[in-house]
Amino acid sequence: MEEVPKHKENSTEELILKAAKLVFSRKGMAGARMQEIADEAGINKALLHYYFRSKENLFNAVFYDLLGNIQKKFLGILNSEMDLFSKIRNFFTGYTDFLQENSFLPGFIINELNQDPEKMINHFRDAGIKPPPKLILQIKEEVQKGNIIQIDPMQLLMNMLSLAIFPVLAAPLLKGILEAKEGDFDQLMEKRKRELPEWFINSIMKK
Amino acid sequence: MEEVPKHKENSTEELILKAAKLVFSRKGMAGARMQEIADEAGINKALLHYYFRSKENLFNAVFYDLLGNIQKKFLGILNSEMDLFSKIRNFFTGYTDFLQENSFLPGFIINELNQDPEKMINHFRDAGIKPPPKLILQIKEEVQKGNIIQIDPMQLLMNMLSLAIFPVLAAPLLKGILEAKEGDFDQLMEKRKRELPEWFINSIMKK
DNA sequence: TTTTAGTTTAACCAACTGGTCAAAAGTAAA
DNA sequence: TTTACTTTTGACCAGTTGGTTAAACTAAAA
Repeated sequence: MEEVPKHKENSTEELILKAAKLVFSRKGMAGARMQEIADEAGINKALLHYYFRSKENLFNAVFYDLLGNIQKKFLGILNSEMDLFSKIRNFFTGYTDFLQENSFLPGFIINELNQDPEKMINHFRDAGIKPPPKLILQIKEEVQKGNIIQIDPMQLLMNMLSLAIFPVLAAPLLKGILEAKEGDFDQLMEKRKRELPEWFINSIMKK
Repeated sequence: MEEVPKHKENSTEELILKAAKLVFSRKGMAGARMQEIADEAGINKALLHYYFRSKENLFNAVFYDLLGNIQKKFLGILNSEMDLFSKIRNFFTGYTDFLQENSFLPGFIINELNQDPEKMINHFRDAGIKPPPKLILQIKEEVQKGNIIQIDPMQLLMNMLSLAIFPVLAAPLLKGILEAKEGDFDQLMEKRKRELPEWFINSIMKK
């Protein structure tokens, strides 16, 4: 019997996970070094193996933590009871915020996806991440009602994901390439967050 | 004085580059093993170092080769003399084809981008890759003429890139997640190639 | 045939990597 | 203080990695 539900504020385990998240996302599974993670956490390397038996274990712990975040934030909105347009607005703003706070996440996933696609797919399956049925249904309904243009729900979903995720994914590069010509990239992204949802909703409305 | 302009059809050097391209794109710089590249090329590991002095050299050779392809294909279309709408259509179909043939490329770039953003940005700068001025100008003109909606050229460009690149980038994952529900993913992508340009053009036309 | 230059190989090496272990240091109840 | 335990550490190890080297092979030139 334990007294408190385990308050893991700044426990060593949390320190390690935080450091690992940082290093894994910068260097990927293959490029990350256990020593670097230990340094980042300010502890001994052997302690990593005391808490998480192997590098792969540590990696999985980090990864599942991140998948949980996606699950909560991403599918939370898309499966909610909101009407379609509010949902789309909420998705773009909420998801953009979430991605900017975890800007390493998409690159991290793409990185590992290249190394072992099957493994990554299974991880997503295990986490129960799938096309949100509620959203798919809503799109079909709105198409049938004639409120939005004739469009395959899956294509619409892919468009939403593309428009929201890619800019964050390629941000460092876009920043380097565009910033010379255009002013501040962050400002560009702020403007995007405001204008993108309205443009997108407009693009699927019937004329 | 050499007789022929160096016909490097199946020379050892070409064999190595081809093998390296394959392995680097699967595993990334850090994950790739010189031995694996040698095996893939069917040669001895020492021979790699005979042709390309180091792993980094080999990596750069592969990378510049790929950047050249992007430069030719991507900026070739966007900087051409075509009118805006033809250009957009050409971009989506041509770029999608190109990406599907080189489906490892985006992931490869994102991967290395995470490891060392500055390095990647400089590579792109050196290769002269930048927002295509011709396209930017055309968009501004069409906005002014009132032919398309009020939109920042840079946002429009980002939308185009997002919609074209992301699905290829995430293809293995989308395939695994969507395929269970929807039929063939490749069929979905074929449909996308046909419908995306028209939907996109429609989305920027004035109502 | 001999020479010469470029190509290919097996064997080797120093540095690094994930992982282990026994012992030390901390902790809290008895 | 003693005991029993968890946490933390430095030293170490076996396997792997990028890279080297000297010798063998190849074929055209002399």
